[in-house]
Amino acid sequence: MITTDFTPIDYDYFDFEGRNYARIIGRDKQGKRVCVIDSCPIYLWAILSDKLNEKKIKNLIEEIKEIRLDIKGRQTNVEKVELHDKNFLGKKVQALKIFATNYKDLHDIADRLVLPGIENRRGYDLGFVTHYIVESGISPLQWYKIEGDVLDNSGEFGGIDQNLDSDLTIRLQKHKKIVDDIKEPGFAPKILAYDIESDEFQIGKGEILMVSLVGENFKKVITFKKPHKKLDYVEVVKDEAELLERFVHHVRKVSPDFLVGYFSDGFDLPYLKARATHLKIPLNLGLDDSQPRFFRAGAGKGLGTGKISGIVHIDLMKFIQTAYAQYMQSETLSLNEVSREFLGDSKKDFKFKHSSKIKKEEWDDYFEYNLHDSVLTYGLFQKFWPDMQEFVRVIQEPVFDLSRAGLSRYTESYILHNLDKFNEIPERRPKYEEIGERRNVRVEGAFVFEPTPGLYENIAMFDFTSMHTSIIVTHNLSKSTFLKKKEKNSYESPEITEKGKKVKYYFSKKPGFFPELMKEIFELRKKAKEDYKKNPNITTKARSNAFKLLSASAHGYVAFFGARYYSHEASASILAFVRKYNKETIEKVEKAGHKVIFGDTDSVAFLMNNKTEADIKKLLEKLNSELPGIMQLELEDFFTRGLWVTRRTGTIGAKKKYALIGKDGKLKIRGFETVRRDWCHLARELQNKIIRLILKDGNEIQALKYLKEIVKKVKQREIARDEITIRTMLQKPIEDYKAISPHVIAAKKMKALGIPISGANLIEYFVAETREKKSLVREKVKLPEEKGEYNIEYYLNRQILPAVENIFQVFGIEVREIFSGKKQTKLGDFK
DNA sequence: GGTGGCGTTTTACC
DNA sequence: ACAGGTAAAACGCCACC
Repeated sequence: MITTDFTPIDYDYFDFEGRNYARIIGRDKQGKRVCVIDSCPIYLWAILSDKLNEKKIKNLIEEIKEIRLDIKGRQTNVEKVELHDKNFLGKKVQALKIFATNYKDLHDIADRLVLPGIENRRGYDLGFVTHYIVESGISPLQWYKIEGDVLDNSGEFGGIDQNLDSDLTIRLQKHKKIVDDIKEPGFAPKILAYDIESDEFQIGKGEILMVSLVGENFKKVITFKKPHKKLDYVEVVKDEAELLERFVHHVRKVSPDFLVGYFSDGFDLPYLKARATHLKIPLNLGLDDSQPRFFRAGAGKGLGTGKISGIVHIDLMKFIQTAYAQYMQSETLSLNEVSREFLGDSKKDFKFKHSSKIKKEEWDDYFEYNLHDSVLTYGLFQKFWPDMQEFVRVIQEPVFDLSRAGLSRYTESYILHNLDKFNEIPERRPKYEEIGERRNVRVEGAFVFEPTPGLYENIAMFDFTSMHTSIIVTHNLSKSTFLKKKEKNSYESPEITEKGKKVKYYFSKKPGFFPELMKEIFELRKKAKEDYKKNPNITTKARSNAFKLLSASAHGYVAFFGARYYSHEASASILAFVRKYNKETIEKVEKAGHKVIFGDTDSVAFLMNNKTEADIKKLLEKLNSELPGIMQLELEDFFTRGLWVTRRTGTIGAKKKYALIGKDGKLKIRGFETVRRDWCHLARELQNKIIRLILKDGNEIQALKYLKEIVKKVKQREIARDEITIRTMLQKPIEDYKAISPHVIAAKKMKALGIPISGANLIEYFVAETREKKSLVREKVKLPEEKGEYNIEYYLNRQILPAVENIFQVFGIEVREIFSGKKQTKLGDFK
C-alpha cells in the first residue's frame, strides 16, 4: 500500500480478462509520473414504460439476466440488474441499471433490449473515459490523495507496468479530492513543442528535411543537411531514417506531458508516421512503446487526430479556433498571425524552395526558421495553458479531448458531467436520420433595426447581458421542459411563424436541469468575474473566460443538430423572446423621448437628446425593474458621435455597418470594409482614416482633402504592391467551385506554378492592367509575385471610391463625380 | 454588347 | 458535421433586348 498525491492528465483504458481498466497518466506534486489503474461499474439504463407492474418488472429483469453475448471474440453476459427511480428528460421514471463486463458490449446489449416494457435504452454511448470520469469522480487536472498497491514488475494485468515508462504505477484502492481551490497552484506541465520541414506538402510524399524540438532549456534541430556556420542547436545525422530515430530518442528522453504542434494533426504527426512507415523506423513515442494512432473522430476537413499513448499530443490550432478565434484580431489562424497577436513575435523570414535549390549558406536560415516555429508554438502553449487548464477543470474532459473539441462539445461535456446532481439519465446522441431532419429546419433569428443614415451626436447604447442564456434561464426553455400541450401555469413563448402558421410553444414551470445548469454557469461566471476583479491573475481570468464562453454558447448548443439536448421548439422560442425583448426595449426607449438609431439582436443605440448621463442611467434602472427573471440590460457606453451609412445600392440604411467614437476618443467600427480582410489594405486604411477624421471633429472637408491625396498617389502608381493585395480564403477544393471568382483563378495559378497554399488557405492576388480590354475582374488577376502594374481604374473605382463614397454621401458629397471622370449610369444619377 | 436579376461566395455582427 | 441566424457586398452567370 502506498499513499500519494496525484493529478490526472491523460486517460485511456485497456481490457484484461474481458474487463475494462482505466489507465490514468498523471503527476504527483514532486513532478514524478504516476500511472493509476482503476476500474468502475459498467452499465447502461433501460427506461421502463409508465404502467409496468411489479410482476412484469420482475419478469423483465429475469429475462435480461439471461442475456448472453458471443461477439468480437468475447463471451459475456449481463452481470446484474437493479431497479432505480431516476429522471429522464426531467420526468420521473423507473429504470433498470444493467451491469455488464465490458463497455464495448453495451451497444450489443442495448440491441437485445428491444423488449416490450422497455421504452428507451440510454447511457451506453458516452465513451469509456467519460463514463469512467462520471463514475469515479476522478476528474482531469484536479488534485487527489490516492491510496493503492504499487505494481512493480508484478506481472499483474499482463505485466502492464513493465512496459510503461512511469515512475510509479498504482492499482487504485481509495481516492479523495484534496483541493478545489483556485488558489492552489496548478501543476507545471513539461512541454515539448515540435515542427517539421519537408520538400513536399502532400503527406509523406517528400523527405522530412529537419525537425525542431523546443522545451524548457531545450532547443534542437535535427537534420541531415549540413549547416554552413556552427549552430549549437543543430544536430546533424546521416539520413532521414536516423533523423526519425533521433526525434523519437529526444522525445522519449525529455518525456513531456504534452507534445505540442501547430496544425500537427493535419501535417507534422501524420508526415512523421508516413515517413517512419516508409523507412521502416518504429515511431514508438508512446509511454508503452506504442506508435501514434489516428482517429477520424472530430475530423474537420477530412483530417484525423493523432494520439500518442501517455503523452498528450496537442494540436494548438484547434483549441485556438474553438476558444479564441471569435475574440481575436488576427484574420487567419496561421502560426505567424496568432503569434504576432499573442506573443508579439512572428515567424522568421524564409523563402521556401525545393531543397535541391537551396544554397549552402541558406540552410542556416532554414534551420533557424524551423527552430523558431517550435519556439512560437512553445510560447503559445505557455500563453494558453492556464485557459486550457481551466476549461478542462470546468468541462471535466481530458486535455486531449478538450483540445480537439468544438463549442458544442464543451457545453455537452459540462452537462454530462453534471447530470448526477439531477438524478438524470443521459440522453443519447442523435441518429444519422435525425441529424438530417434537424438540418433541414430553419428558425427565424434575431431582429435588426434599420438605421437612418447620418452623422449623429451624443449617443447612448444599451445591451442585454448574455441575452440568450438569460432567456433560457428566465423562461425555463429546453428540450426536457417543453410541453407537447399547453398546461395551465406554464411558460408561453411569443407567437412564432412557422411554415406560414402562427404557433406558440409551452414550457413547464418546474425548473429543468438544462436551464438550471445554464443558471449555474451564469452565476459561476459572475462569481469568477468578481474573483478576477478582486484578485487579478491568469487563473481567475482563465476561469472567468471559460464560463463566459460556455455561457455564450448555450443557445447555439440547443439549436445545434448534433446535440443530445437539441430542441427546435426551445430554439425557436429563445429567438422569439430575443426579438420580443429587443423590440420592447426599442419602444420603451422611444417612449422615453429618445430617437432610436440602431439595434441588433440584443442592443439598442439612441440619441441622448439633451438628457444627462445620470438621466440615461435612471432610464436603464427603470427598464431593468420591468424585466423578468435574470434578464438584465446594461449600459454599453456613451458616444460623442456616430456614423451610419446607406447600403451600396439604394438609399436605405445599411444594418450592421456603423462607426462610433467614445468620449475617450476610442473608435468602435463595425461592418465597414475597414474590418473586412477581403478588401485591400489601401482601401481599408483609407476608410479608417476618413472615418476617424469625420468622427473626431465632424469635419468632412479635411477628410475629402485626404482622399484627394490618396487618389493622386494611386493615379501616379505610388502605391506598394502589398497595399493593393487582396486576400481571400479558399473555402473548399478548387474543383468544387461553381462560380469562378478572382480568388479561385489566383488559386489555380498557384497550383499551376507549384506555389503552396498556406495552412490558413489564404489566397493573395492583385488586379493588374491588361493589354487587351477585358471586362471580367478574374481576367486581370495576378499573383503578388508576378510582374505587372496594378490596374488604376479597378483600384479607384472598385476599391478606393466604394470604400468611402457612402460616407461622403452623408454630407451630400458625391466622390465618384469628383474623382472618377466617368459618370455612373446608376438610376439615381438621372433623377 | 450592355444590363439587370439571380445565385454563389466570403466575411462580418451579435 | 461537429454553436446559431442576419446581413452586406462582390462577382460570375445568363437571359434578354
